[in-house]
Amino acid sequence: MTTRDKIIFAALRSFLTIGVDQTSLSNIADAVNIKKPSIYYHFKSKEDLINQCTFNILDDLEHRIDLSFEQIDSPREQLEALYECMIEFHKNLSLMVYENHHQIVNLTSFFQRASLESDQNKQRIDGYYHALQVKLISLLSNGQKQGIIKNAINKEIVSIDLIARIDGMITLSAIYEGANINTQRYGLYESVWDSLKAEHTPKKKKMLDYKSFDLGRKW
Amino acid sequence: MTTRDKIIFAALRSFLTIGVDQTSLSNIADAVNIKKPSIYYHFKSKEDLINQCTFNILDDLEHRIDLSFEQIDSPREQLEALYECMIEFHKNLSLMVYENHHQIVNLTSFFQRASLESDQNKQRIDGYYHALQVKLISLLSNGQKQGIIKNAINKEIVSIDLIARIDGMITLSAIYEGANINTQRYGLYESVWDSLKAEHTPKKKKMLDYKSFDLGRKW
DNA sequence: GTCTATACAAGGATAGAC
DNA sequence: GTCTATCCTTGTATAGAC
Repeated sequence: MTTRDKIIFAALRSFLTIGVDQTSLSNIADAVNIKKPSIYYHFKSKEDLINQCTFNILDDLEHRIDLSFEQIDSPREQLEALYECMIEFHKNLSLMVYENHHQIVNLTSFFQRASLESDQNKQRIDGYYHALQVKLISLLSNGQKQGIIKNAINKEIVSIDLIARIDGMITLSAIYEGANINTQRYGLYESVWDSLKAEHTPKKKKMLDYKSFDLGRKW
Repeated sequence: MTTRDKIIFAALRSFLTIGVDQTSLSNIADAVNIKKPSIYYHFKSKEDLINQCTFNILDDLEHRIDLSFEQIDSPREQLEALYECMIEFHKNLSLMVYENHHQIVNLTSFFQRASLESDQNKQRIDGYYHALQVKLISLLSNGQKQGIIKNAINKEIVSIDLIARIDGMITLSAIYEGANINTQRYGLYESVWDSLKAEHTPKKKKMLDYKSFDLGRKW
């Protein structure tokens, strides 16, 4: 792991837990065991560091989403795989940045802060959501062709709604005790599919092979 | 308007636009046309000010939500009224804090930041969401009794989902160009109701009397 | 209740030695 | 590539006059 990578790792860790503005370059330097000015050898400024973190994380997330789409044909399972992928990504981030596992990171609020930092970030983040929406619209179309998703939907709005539901639930999990994406996601999937499926669709035969989870913790 | 109120107003305006951490007491003082130390006559510290803002805004929002519930019997219209109320609240905030109307404030990210500030805030925010969930569960139960909401739902998860959908869509509107709660909300209502309604429910007869909106702007 | 003056800490950033 | 030393700005907060 290069020093540069260590800095990005430490920065992200702090950005996602205590927030961008409460993260000082001194703290990052301490975490990496270097001195503050050394950061400036690798990054032009704090803004530069924030930008790199944003791009790093979005490139990774998009890549994983693409992979999860490729392996599956069925629209229903594709949608679940997408949600699983996003949740797993958040979960991995949470495990990475927190010592205990009872807290979930909130990428969305980081994205919002990053959007304010530079137009470059703003566009990158907008592009991420746009790509996601395009994927979902195509997924909905496929489902309609196969007759398993009802025709009477506004795909543009439903696709936004699908993003809002998963993003919203992850965010809620971070601030509301009653929400817990880790235990409630299967209920969410049922509920989501229920709102999309064509009437008289046969019930789903088998569950996806979800990884098992540690119990006794919130996240 | 007392000086105290002016300070809260100015603080909120800045908290919701550029963020809590990028708001300095000097800026707030300038906006209110007083000097920085005068703020300390009214508030013990910046943390105190953040707490007061949180409570102010949540008391107001909860009050409006209660009012919107009281006037209506039908679960479907009650749900729409709730969403309308939350959207209108955000819209009013947006008009208040921004000079132009193309941007939407994001309360959720403010809540997250406020949660980190003090346990007092954390509990207040959690309580807000809990009250909302309780209202929604009761709404769902009523709808089931009346035979217009299907029985095969997990009310606990669906109620969380309903909160996530509106909160998520408002948040998305703030960072993704393709999302616009102002123009897409009626589509959202349709989509939401569609996912709840018992099969063979007669179509809704009349629209609620929604206020008209200025066109040609995002928010 | 509001001010001036000021203390004190911490932030981002640069110069220049090694 | 990393360091020490340092600059400059800004932040929160307090003392004490009016």
